[in-house]
Amino acid sequence: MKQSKLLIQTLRETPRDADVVSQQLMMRAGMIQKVAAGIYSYLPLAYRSIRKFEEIVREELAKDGCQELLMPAVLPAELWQESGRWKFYGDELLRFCDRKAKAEVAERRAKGEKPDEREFYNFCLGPTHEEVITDIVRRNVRSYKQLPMNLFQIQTKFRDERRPRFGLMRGREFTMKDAYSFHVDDACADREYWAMFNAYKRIFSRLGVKFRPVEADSGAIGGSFTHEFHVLAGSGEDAILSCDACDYTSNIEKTEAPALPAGDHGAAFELKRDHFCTPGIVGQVEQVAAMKDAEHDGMPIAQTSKFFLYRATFADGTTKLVGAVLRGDHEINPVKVKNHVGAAEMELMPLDEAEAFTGAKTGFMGPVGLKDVAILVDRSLEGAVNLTCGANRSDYHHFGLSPARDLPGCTFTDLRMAAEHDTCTRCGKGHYQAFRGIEVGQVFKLGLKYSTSMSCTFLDEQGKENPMVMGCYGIGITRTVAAAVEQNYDTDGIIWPWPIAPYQVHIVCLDPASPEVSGVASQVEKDLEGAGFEVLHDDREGLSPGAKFKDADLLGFPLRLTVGAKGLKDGIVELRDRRTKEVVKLKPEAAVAEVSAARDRIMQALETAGGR
RNA sequence: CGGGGCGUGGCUCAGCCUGGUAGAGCGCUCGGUUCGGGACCGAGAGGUCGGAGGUUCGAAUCCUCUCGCCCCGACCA
Repeated sequence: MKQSKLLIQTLRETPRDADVVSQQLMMRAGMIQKVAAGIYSYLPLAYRSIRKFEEIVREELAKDGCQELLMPAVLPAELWQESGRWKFYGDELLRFCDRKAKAEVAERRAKGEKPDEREFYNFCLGPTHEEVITDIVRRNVRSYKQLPMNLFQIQTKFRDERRPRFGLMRGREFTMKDAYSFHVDDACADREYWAMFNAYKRIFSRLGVKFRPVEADSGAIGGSFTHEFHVLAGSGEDAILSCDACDYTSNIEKTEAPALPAGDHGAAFELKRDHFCTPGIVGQVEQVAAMKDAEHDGMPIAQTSKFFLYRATFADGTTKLVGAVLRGDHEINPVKVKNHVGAAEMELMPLDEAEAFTGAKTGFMGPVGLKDVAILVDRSLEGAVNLTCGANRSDYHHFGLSPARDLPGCTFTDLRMAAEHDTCTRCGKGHYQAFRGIEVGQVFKLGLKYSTSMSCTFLDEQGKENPMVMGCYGIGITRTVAAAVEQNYDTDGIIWPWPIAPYQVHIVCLDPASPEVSGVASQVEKDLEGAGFEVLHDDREGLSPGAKFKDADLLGFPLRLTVGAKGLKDGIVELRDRRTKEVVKLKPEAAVAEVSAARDRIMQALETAGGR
């Protein structure tokens, strides 16, 4: 491919609204262009990378017998109403009406009514496709003989994110591979889960990025388990903790925190109500210094406690107040609170309501004496005595709190956010190490959620009707490509992993006006393409060598082959590795052999760079 | 949703406070000199100053409204 004919415009300066590396570099390299917030065009180079990654995904899924199909992006409201998600999905589901519904709205208006157009929305853009696939399967699969079945598509999704950002990493429109499997029983679904888990490991290993499968929160669906696949990158939005001794790796939302021994705070004494007067002292660290009495000049932070009031909403619409008590220096993990009570939704009680409920200003609320609140206490406080806590009276704290004694009916459980260096709860030996990750894939056991709500059933060997057990498995295609860039770049530009590089070899012709030089460059291009390599030939005239090198570095193909009059005087061209910057001088006729050798070397290095 | 910022040729930005002929650099076109890490000279093309309304003799500039985009936050009780 001749670069002079390629649709590309590289930018010397970083576009103002690009804030993460992958977005900056891909925009500067002329690979993507923003069309609206969170919506991008993929220009030819980016699209080559995307398609290459799609092919890797297809090849690996084919090994597990998955079948590819394609569902529509525009989905009817009825299916979503049937699963119940039309109501629950919220504003991320972009809804609208077709002409028929619009006509009805217009008719109502003509009659003088004032219809709310939202009531007439009858379509949405698909953010995920459980409903559609379940509908397909229930209409086409009746017998256990047809199961198990795993169906997938690679398709454009739309999620109307509250706040799109980070270019391709959190767009509103994006390409996703979503697979759904259907089974006669749990055991079979579990086998498929691990088959997909292993397929994902193969996929991301082939890509050549550092990644980790990570245990994750499965949310309110319950009972099931799930892994996320994260590409490790400092700019990742997710925090991951990984044991340095065993395999336990999890999203910090999920990571089990070890129960720490209760501190030695002396013999337990009575709860001394309103003991400390600490006017205006709200922060935990400030309390430590401000809690003074005849015997104490300040308080160890591990002897203070903190309190959070949540309102939990359950699937049946009922609500309940939940209070969580933690040691002063610990951080709460709201996901653990939510899962412990089994809530569908949980929000921190709005401050004004909480103040009215407890009768104290922020900073002075506490768990003692609250009515109709389920009290949860972090297990690191089991057995603790002589703690301080808010008095539910502004400017005062109690002293001498013993949760087990003073909070009758409370439950001790794991509530806190695990932290780096905590002892691993799985092996008990290692310690957690912290990473940042970009979530690029997820495997999820769905169970019966959709098959029961949408009556997706099969007849078993006894002729009895059963709901199918389902699993779903996603990979963010465009996000993964961006994540690969996020992990592979330097100050000069992108360093594409070979398997998804838009082109593998960049021939830079320094003297395109010279028939001799451009002739050699074109011959090498032909030779390499003949040998199966993907080549971009920078044949642009009138550019200085420096400008061409800068562009080549920015585009970041793995190998650059420089063809210039200076080298050809000695009969040589130069092959340069983008990552190592090593240069090999060779005769033009040796290009295929040298490029093949370099390819083998690069692929070898990839294999050792992958995740575990 | 709350808070903040920004909208001026394709890109990065100046001009706005203090109203008076729309600018620079990069990119693009043409001509010439260059040519191994973003060369130089000359000549050009290209802009409803996000949009609407208002104030004014006169608005990119002042006022009002609006749209778009970006950032931060939405857990320390």
